Amino acid sequence: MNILIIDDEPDLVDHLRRALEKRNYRVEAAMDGDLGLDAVLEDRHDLVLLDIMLPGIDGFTILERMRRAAINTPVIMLTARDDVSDRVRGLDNGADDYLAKPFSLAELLARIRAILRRGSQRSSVLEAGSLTLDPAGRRAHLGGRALNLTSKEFSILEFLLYNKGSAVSRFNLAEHVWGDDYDPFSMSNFIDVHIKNIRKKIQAQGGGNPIKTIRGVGFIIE
Amino acid sequence: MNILIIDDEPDLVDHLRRALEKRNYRVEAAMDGDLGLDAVLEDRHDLVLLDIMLPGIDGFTILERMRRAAINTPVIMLTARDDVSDRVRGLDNGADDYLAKPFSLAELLARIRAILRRGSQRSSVLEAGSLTLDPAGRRAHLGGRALNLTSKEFSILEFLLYNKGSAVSRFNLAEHVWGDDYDPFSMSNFIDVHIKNIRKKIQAQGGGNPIKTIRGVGFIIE
DNA sequence: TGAAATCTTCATCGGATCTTCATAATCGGG
DNA sequence: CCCGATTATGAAGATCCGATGAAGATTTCA
Repeated sequence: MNILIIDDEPDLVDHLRRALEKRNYRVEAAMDGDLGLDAVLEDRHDLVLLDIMLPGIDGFTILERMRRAAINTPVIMLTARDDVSDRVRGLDNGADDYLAKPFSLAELLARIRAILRRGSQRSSVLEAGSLTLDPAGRRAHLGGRALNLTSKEFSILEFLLYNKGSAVSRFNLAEHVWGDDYDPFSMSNFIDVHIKNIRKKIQAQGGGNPIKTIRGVGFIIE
Repeated sequence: MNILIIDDEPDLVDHLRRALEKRNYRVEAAMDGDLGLDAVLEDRHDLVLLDIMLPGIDGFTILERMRRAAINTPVIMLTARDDVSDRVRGLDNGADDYLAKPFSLAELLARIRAILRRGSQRSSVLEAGSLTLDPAGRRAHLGGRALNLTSKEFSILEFLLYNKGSAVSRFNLAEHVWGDDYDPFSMSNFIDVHIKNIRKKIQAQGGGNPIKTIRGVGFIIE
């Protein structure tokens, strides 16, 4: 899961980053409103923690513009002011939750979980044909028999299945599986290699080839 | 297993703490509603004993807010009032059980066991294959024969069995077995060492290796 | 208190996994 | 039907991660 923090207090950001990364979220941070807006418009985060008072564009404006751009990423607003009118304005503009500073880390974590869970209310098991992924157990099955996938392979398949029916670009895949560690200028074809290995394992168990290539775009599972 | 007690009567809390720790539960206590809410929102307990009448935020509110934050930890409500409407309100808000004070320790223990085992199955013991753990007696058996586990080993196995079928991360395991004492920045591999020792004991009795490693994730028992 | 049991730390090993790279196969537009 | 671009593949190295033995620290219990 990718979380974007837009806040200009270095201490808070550091603190949050450490706490969240410890819990296996991927964290990105923008320290002012303009960078924040840019980041948000890239639309590749699963949650945004948004401060209201920011240098540059303020939090409300970011929220409005992102909703206008049809970006539906959940947003938790953070603010130093415990002001009801702010709260109303934030929620009216499409924030999903609201926390007044100072807030406890525990409460923030709880709300993050609540929001991320809300989005993933789909059935806990992902499937396509005879292929089955259990994200909780990180186990894959192909028609009953266990399919032995490595961690990256699992993550890739998981993301493809999660987006079942729509094409997924290499770039997108890399962002979600590798997060910040991904170098977008990398010329190497490691994703293709992983895809090849996944296909090989699936085919070795007579599963055909559920992963279709879409030339010039990426991959898709129907 | 971590139990959180939210109650403002020092005598009762002391009494419970001693009784529960003797039975190898880890106990944390919060003496008022606000501290209680903070603690509950950290979401690292396996059961909450929650008094209704509290200084600060009352028990019902704590229950509501924790459920709203999607924290599904089982809750046993405690109250001095033997009032049916309280009982209904508590259960409606997602409490799992209810005890009117004064209650007998034996009854509380029984309900705690009932609730903790509810998650996985019905019988009073945790099991996987020929492996059997009795949380009440803290005894383990492997195909009839006793399996001699140390306290930490037992707790680890217990937690793995409690989450049977799901991968359990080292972080998670540490939180639940070591509770507050766990340093999340520790680089040492003591969990792996315990796992190794558990495996060795199980294998010495011909129990195979029920604990699978999921590389990059953690461990799992099916 | 002292010995035994238990828990934690540490260094090292080996294999699984990931990435890189060179080359072959395939596709689609002209 | 050909050419350039894109994708597939095998193999080799690099890196990462878990397993392990042993030793030191701590706790337990007689």
